[in-house]
Amino acid sequence: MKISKKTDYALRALFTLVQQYSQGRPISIGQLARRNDVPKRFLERIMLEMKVKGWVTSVMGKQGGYVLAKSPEEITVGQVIRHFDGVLSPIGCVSVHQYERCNQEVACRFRRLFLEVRNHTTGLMDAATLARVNDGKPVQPEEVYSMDLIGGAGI
Amino acid sequence: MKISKKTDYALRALFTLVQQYSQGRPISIGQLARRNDVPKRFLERIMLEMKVKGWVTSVMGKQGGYVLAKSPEEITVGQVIRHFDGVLSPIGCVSVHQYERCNQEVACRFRRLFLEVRNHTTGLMDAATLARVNDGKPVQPEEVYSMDLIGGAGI
DNA sequence: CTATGTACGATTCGACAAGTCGTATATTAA
DNA sequence: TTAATATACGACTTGTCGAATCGTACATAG
Repeated sequence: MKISKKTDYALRALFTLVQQYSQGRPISIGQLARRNDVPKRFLERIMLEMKVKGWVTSVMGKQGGYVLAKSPEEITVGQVIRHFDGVLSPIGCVSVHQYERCNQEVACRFRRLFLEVRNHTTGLMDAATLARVNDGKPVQPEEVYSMDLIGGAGI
Repeated sequence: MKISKKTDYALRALFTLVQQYSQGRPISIGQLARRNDVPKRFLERIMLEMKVKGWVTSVMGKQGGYVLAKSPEEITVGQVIRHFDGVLSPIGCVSVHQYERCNQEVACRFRRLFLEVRNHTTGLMDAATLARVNDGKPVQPEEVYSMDLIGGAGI
């Protein structure tokens, strides 16, 4: 159920670019890697993918680096996850873009549950533009533990 | 973001056992495998794990098989996923049981988003007892496509 | 012309999902 | 008591994928 490191790293880099967006000056991979604690050569691959996607552009040569290619309102976290991790759905039989047929569907009971999870998750992820997320407050440590431990469920 | 086949298969088997629960007669792995379209030898492994967990019990010998060891109200889908897939959280830094520190936390913006997803997902999963899920209606094909295609987002 | 960048294919490395095999052990019906 | 039908369980296979590294080519500002 976890997102990949690649997605994680991509998002870190993107948010750094968002914060740099107003200045218009490119920021090098070396900087991006150091600031976000990401292996440089690995980030290189990731930035390349994002360039192909049209989310960032690069400036070559000395003083070069990367710049956001779209405004932060036009890129959503959902798009990023779908590109790097493939699917948002918890199970293939409730996926729209990567639907996998399952011959148990007619009688399947737990499918509805996963469908609800999928709907809520995609709703949040697709509404989460870089701009909107960047304007939010960071999470406080207590918040991570707040809800679940009461029910005893956790994770 | 997807659950594993193991979890999928485990749930299929569990719901079959739920439906058999009133009769009290064990059902063999062969039957379970055939009814749910799961490789028999693989299901064997899975049932064994669930036995250790205390969710099912086995009766050896001829006429033997598996029976639900608890009432369907006492087992949740959340428990099953956590056991086979490890975590429900989309990212380590918002997990209670498998928290992973990340030195970006103070400034991290997208953490809140994943926290919200986690809270909603665990809420649904932990409220989903086998009994409750089994009483629900199967999903209609249209429902899978209902929400997302309107927004153009999908998956 | 060199220091500092990105571009990009090839490759490694380990972990894990998914599944198979062989054989031991238990129980019951004939 | 034995054949048939079960589970028990460790060992093994196989393929895929995440995560990352390497080498080298190319671009450009100063």
